[in-house]
Amino acid sequence: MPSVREIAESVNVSIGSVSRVLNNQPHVSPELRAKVLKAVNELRDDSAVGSPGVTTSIAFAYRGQSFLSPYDAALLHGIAEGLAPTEHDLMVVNTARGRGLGGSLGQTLIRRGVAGVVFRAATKDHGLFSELATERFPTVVIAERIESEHIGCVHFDAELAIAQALSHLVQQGHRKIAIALNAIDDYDHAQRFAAYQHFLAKHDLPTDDRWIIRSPGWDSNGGSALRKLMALPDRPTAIFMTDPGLGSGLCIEALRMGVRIPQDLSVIGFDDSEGRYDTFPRLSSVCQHVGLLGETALQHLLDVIARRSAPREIKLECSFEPLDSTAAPFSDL
Amino acid sequence: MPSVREIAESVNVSIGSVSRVLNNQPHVSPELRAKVLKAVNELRDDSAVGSPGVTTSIAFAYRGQSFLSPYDAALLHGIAEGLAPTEHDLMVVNTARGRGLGGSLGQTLIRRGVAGVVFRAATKDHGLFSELATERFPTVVIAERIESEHIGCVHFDAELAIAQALSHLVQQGHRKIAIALNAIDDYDHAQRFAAYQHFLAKHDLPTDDRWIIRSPGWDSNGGSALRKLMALPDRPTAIFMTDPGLGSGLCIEALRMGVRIPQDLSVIGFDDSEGRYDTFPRLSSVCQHVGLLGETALQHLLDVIARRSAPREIKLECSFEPLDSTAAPFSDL
DNA sequence: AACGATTCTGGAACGTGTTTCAGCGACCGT
DNA sequence: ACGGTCGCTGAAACACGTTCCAGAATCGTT
Repeated sequence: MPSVREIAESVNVSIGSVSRVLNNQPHVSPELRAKVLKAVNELRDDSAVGSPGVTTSIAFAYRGQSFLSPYDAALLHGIAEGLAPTEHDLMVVNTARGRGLGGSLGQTLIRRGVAGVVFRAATKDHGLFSELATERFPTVVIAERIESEHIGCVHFDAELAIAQALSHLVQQGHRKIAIALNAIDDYDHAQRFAAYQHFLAKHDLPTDDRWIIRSPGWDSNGGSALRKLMALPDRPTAIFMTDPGLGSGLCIEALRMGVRIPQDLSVIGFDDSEGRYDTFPRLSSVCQHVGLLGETALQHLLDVIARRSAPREIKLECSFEPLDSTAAPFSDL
Repeated sequence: MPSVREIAESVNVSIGSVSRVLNNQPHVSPELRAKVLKAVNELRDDSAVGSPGVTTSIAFAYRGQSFLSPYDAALLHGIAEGLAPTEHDLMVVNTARGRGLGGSLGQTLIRRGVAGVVFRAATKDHGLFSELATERFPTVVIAERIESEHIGCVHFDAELAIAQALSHLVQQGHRKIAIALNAIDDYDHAQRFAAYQHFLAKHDLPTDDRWIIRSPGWDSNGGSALRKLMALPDRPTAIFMTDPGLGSGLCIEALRMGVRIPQDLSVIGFDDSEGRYDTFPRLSSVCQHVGLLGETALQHLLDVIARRSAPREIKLECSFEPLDSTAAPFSDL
């Protein structure tokens, strides 16, 4: 972090003015403020941030509620694991909270000795992202695609694995395949739905709007999806659950209703962690290694901080693991 | 945090010496070091730590791997929730990592602007606890009983809820009740086993060493417990699973083996979160609200920091929630 | 046009923690 | 007993960021 005097000298202002800018105090003209902030970013480029022996922090930023889902837990775990061999601390920041005294997120973080931030994208935080981008604050966003060349992002590419999973169904004889979607409208879920639609179109499989089941809000109970599905007159023989919670909820409801999986219905689940082994039957699942996602994001952030790499987009592949919840459709026997 | 000059004046040493002590530099005699550290703690008592408007951090300390279990996720969530309305940041510290330059944990934390620490007790960290106690560093330990009067602790008292759960079984006609234990030997698990033994002794119920099933290591699979149980010649009619993972594992294995719950076996589970609703059947469970545990610990820590309260022991009650996994034993019909 | 109020800015002073350096004293071998 | 070495300590110097204050510039009003 450059000193106030360095900054003051480089733009020919007084140290007092620099201090005022950095503390978001009033009585500073916008021009001077911009000039100083620009110099801060340029000088940070020249100073040796992330040099060994210096303990700075890495921030994990999220918005609103988090940590409760296995997804977030695994994410944080991956980040903490990656951080263990380094000299960095981990600071957890909730962006929904007010950041005292105003000021941009980047400036606030710099003030607290944070060298970079891993951002868990939830709802639309793009205002914050562009702010961080203009400030050149080292940022890596998780589970979202970011266009900016100054912000890194790491996300899963599930298209291939989903195609494998659906091919698996088709090879067993399925043609009518439903999909259950969580109501969250983030990048990941949109991608999963697009991959499903793309596969169906490519293989000339029948589609039906009633086969697209959106679960309300945060209700992770896939039971309602199953009930809706079984009530259909010409019902599909397989369903793809695009969220871990939906899959386990469906399995429970199937046991209650007496629907046998996979004899009466083939199911493909989605798994963040090891949940696919804790259902009955074990769900054939599209799996993503969330811990690896966290570690990869952190590693990229450390590279960006140390200037070993420019911020870029990193895709992680998902995998399809067939287990016990898929079989040939009953009607074909 | 008192200034170097304040400390220097209070013990009649030079500011340079104080600075050296606080930075764990060499060339300081043990006597002087002790004298200065003592003064630091005394003066911290007089200064207004935790005053409004000042953003300091609260640390969450853990050892080794964490965050993966729902328990730890809920804990962290509770702490983050409690922290949201305050001006504090959350710093996550892994105590298994070396703390650069040596120095005690308390000193290291003070250096980073941490006002207090919530400690997730895992294996025996009592050396660290006593260190923090002698330094009078605001500390609250979770899920462990600490004798020190300078360290707060918050833990569950499951005895009453376990007695209710076992009474529930006895009222339904059960007398032969087994127990499955996780191999972890921490305070909580020891308490659960003690409560089980105490209840059996008090109600003149039969005991058998073969009914005490300890699962190996970190294997959360309760399936092996079920297999061991069903292989017994004169097997119990009910089992108490003292860990969430064991309970869900048992349900899965029961479905595989064709053991009907509760017709063939009554099961009482243990739940940290909402997992009891995600099994088939839903497990009648002894429940502890881990999020509340985290929030309570944080609140107590904030009180200790602000000197509204002395560090003390806080017990949280568990509750028993009967669901679908308990019924009268088959043999009695 | 003159005046006052307001906003902005630079310089100096201040408080902070760190570092340097010289002096003191103890210890040790000769 | 002496001289040397080494560890320890305090005073001063230093680097840093913040705050105060006075002067300059701007604007609106009279």
